[in-house]
Amino acid sequence: MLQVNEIRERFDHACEGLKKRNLKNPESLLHQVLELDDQRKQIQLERDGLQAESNALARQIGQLMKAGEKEAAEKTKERTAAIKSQVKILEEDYITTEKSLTQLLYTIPNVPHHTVPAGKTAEDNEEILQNGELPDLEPDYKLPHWDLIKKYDIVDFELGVKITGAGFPVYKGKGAKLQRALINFFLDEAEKAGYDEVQPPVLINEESGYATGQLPDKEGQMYLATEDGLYLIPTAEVPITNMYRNDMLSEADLPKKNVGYTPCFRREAGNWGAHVRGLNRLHQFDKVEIVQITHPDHSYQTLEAMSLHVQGLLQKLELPYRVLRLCGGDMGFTAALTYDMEVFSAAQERWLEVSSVSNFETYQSNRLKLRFKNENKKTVLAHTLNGSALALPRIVAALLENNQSKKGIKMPEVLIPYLGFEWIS
RNA sequence: AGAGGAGUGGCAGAGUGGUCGAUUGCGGCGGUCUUGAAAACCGUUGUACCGCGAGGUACCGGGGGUUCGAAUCCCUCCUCCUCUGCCA
Repeated sequence: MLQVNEIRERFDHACEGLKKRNLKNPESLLHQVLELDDQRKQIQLERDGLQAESNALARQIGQLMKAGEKEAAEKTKERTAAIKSQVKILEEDYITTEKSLTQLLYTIPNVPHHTVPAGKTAEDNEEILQNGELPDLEPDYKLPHWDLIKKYDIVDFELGVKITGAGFPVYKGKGAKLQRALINFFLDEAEKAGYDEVQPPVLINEESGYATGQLPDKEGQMYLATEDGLYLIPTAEVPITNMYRNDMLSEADLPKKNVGYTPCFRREAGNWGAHVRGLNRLHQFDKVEIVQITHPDHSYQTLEAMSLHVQGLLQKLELPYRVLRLCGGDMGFTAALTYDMEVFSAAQERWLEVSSVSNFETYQSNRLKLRFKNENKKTVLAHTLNGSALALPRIVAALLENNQSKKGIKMPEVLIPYLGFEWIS
């Protein structure tokens, strides 16, 4: 969530930014925030003053008791009773005011970076580069991946339906090996780039969900194990970033770089329709995620580096891709700047999003209470960033479609050591 | 899952109703000494919020309660350890 002090100090900047997200009247929203915060301070001032008085009286009573002056002590007790009931009222006020403030802040998305274009939908995203030639498939070998997986029997949706339901495919044979190869390839590449590998839990508690911003925004999109109140992760971003919740790092610890492979679970309620056939959208899928915790001065440099890392993966996989800078309307609630990487899927003739790399600045760290001591020993919120590197299913879709021919499907060179085969045929 | 024990500052570990935000040791930081280091000695060393400041308030696993006053008593939840049971 946004920092109240930031809103106070850079009110116009915040308003302008939020307008790029198509918020109707950010001024009144942010004014409400400041008013609530002023109220909060006012109440604290009163409450603390009374509490101080009460504490002083309590000490007096103690001394009177010791001195054996019971009557004077009893008299003083009467005075504290009145103060106590007042403090209680003020305390309740304080809590409700603070709660409303937090609730309000939860409804306000992150302020976009100045380079974020205004816009409403994906149409308004800005393409910043495109790389690689779009394959020109022969008409006889231009099958969409959902036909290819049947042809070569490498992914079985019906079997998944039997076991679980729609959107939970079973990968078989070379299909399963391809999954494993991609995961290992992505992890190895991240490790070469200096990321420390972790394997986090795939269930998270409510607190973690709030800290990275999935709650209270996306509860409907996460699977919930009601018996224990735990959510299945929609992305490894949640558990990995939450490793640093409530941490006080030192400047020398930064940057923190982690990579983790996890399955991801998304209910995708209301998201089904055209264009979601086959591997394009699933309830369970595999993803390797990179996360960085950085000094605020370096986070945008880091974002570029992460973007280049992801692009490097796509280049090595020989997939044509483009990079988009998301517009205010299309960007996630918590991000300040997001790059989407899309690969071209040659049979579908569509661009498929395979990665999203974002800088959250202090939006997450404010909730996480993820701070560090800077060189002047001042406590500062760190910046958090994350990106997919990469999500598997659409990569698989593009690899299958783009590399098909009479002989079968040719695997990219970099994967062959991981796969132990060159062709799916 | 059952029985028992325990959760205190970066770590270790005192404190069982009244100047306790908390003794002490280690670690960290600053200094004295030294060519430099070690040792020794001296000082310092939690977080958040409020206040121009002096300073105040809160926090001893989380939440609630008793009391004029709670780290200390009560309730509840969580976590860890030991034993028993079960199990990939």
